[in-house]
Amino acid sequence: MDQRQALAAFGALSQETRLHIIRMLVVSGPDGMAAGSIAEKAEVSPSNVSFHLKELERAGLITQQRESRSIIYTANYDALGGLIRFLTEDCCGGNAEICAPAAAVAACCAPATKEELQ
Amino acid sequence: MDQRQALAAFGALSQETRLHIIRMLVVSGPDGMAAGSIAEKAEVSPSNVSFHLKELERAGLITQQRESRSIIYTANYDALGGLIRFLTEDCCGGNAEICAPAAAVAACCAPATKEELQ
DNA sequence: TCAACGATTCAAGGATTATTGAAATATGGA
DNA sequence: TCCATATTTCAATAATCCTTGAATCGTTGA
Repeated sequence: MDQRQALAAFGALSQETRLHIIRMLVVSGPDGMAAGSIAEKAEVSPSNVSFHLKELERAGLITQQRESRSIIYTANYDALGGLIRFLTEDCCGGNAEICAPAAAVAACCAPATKEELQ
Repeated sequence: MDQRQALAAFGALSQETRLHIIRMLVVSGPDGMAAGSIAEKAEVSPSNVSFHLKELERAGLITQQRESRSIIYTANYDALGGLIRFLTEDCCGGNAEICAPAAAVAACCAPATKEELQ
């Protein structure tokens, strides 16, 4: 994740509807969600959800895949992890104080990393 | 850091000049930088830097403090850590795959956390 | 083939954000 | 007090983003 991608990702996440969509897609996991379901749950019009989905895809945060009549959207875990990484490395450039609490949060939901550290 | 603050922070970081400013302020640490120095280093006009500084302050990512004629801006480490935390917790809501790599990055610049985990 | 479904695209409008330069404010020193 | 410095504020313009509804596209089943 370079700066260009990070800027796009920050922009994508700075809009309420899109942040909502990302949260839903992260929760729904690899199965993803159809555009229509997203629109329904987020309570926005089909064309509006389509606009925001395109924006999120342009930022690399989600991917799409047609499944019969539906188009299924899925969160791009690598991109989201990459964004956290960008923010963390950028902010931690010599300043452990910023990311120490963040590391604690990240560590508690990533047991594999705990083992690596011991 | 609630969603409202996170949205503002993402918006603030989605602009090239502002991301540049944040990076400079994080590096410069608690001493911060005067508005003029920021403008000079970022190669933007005084009034433009003022606009962006106000935006960053509105998002809670920086604080200001007058020092004689200058106004010194400082990165708000808590807010930056809070944003990483928001992103991490939000994305990790049941999905360790996303934040495992992020945790590794965060851990390597926060030795204190390593000890806590052992 | 035709109708229905799920979704996108397009154009228009409104709203927000960014840039610029000129004017204003605050501070410190002669 | 007056001037210079450091910075902000303001108004105007340009650029970008968001929303809406109508039209379009691809897929499936009758």
